Amino acid sequence: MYERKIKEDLDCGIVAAMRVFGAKWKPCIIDAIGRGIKRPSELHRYLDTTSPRVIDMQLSELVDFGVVVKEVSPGFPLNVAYSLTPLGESILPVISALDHWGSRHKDQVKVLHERQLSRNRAKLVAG
Amino acid sequence: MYERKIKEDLDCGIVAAMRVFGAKWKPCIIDAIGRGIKRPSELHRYLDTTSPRVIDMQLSELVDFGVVVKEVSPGFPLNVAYSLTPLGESILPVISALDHWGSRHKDQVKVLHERQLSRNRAKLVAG
DNA sequence: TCAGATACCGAATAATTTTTCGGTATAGCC
DNA sequence: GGCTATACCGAAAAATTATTCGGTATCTGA
Repeated sequence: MYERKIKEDLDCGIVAAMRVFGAKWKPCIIDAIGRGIKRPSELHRYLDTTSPRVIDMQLSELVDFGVVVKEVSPGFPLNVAYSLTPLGESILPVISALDHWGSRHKDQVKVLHERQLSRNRAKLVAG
Repeated sequence: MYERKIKEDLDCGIVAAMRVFGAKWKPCIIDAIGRGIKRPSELHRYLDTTSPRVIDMQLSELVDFGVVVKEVSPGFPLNVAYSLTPLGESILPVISALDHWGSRHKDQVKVLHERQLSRNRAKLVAG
């Protein structure tokens, strides 16, 4: 929850899209909900490399942006579930494109990632 | 140029893709180069809501990741041009998907963006 | 030689995002 | 009442990313 000091050009489609689901974990959260993982505790377990707090925060931002809706059923234990709105559903193909690209190139990405790390380490030592 | 302290799960396609072109301006830069805007000074002018320094830095990261290549032609004035590699070309459809989604929904995004800003302002006043 | 254009880069700072930590609340079960 | 599970939230800290500022270097034509 921060108020941006820097204006973004939301007339640019790319910028607008990144504004809605360009955060570190938002695509993963939307993807997970799209796969039927809907309860907060399930999401916390499913995205176990992410702190639960971020998931909660980003979920509430996604609610603000009309990407997901929160439904509370009376029951035990407290039963909360998030679902995609039509707007959220419309993002799925885009995330799917991201996912396919990443899956297709992940080996290359891993190598280049390591290479960049070494380069930075070398720079740090040299500097 | 920072060494990440937090590991990312690059086996997740989404995470891998975001690693390569998930930064604030990278999709715009890749898109611009794809549209034929290739020289640094042109890019600086084209992406005029972005500081030239970020463009330079992100360009060099894109070079590191094999997304673009830098070509220097002897000539005047110093003639540098960046082009997409095959890997870079393969990202274009994904960015295009982002762009289409954003263009289709940008009016809604603008409204929701403003609404979120007001909400945050109200929170700040209340808190 | 000097101005002007191009292309960079380093370092400090500012802005933003992510994480950690610890707290609240509700409900059921023993 | 103590214990567990679920679901949150605030505030501070840490990590990351973006921006500003000022510098270097090359070339060319005036």
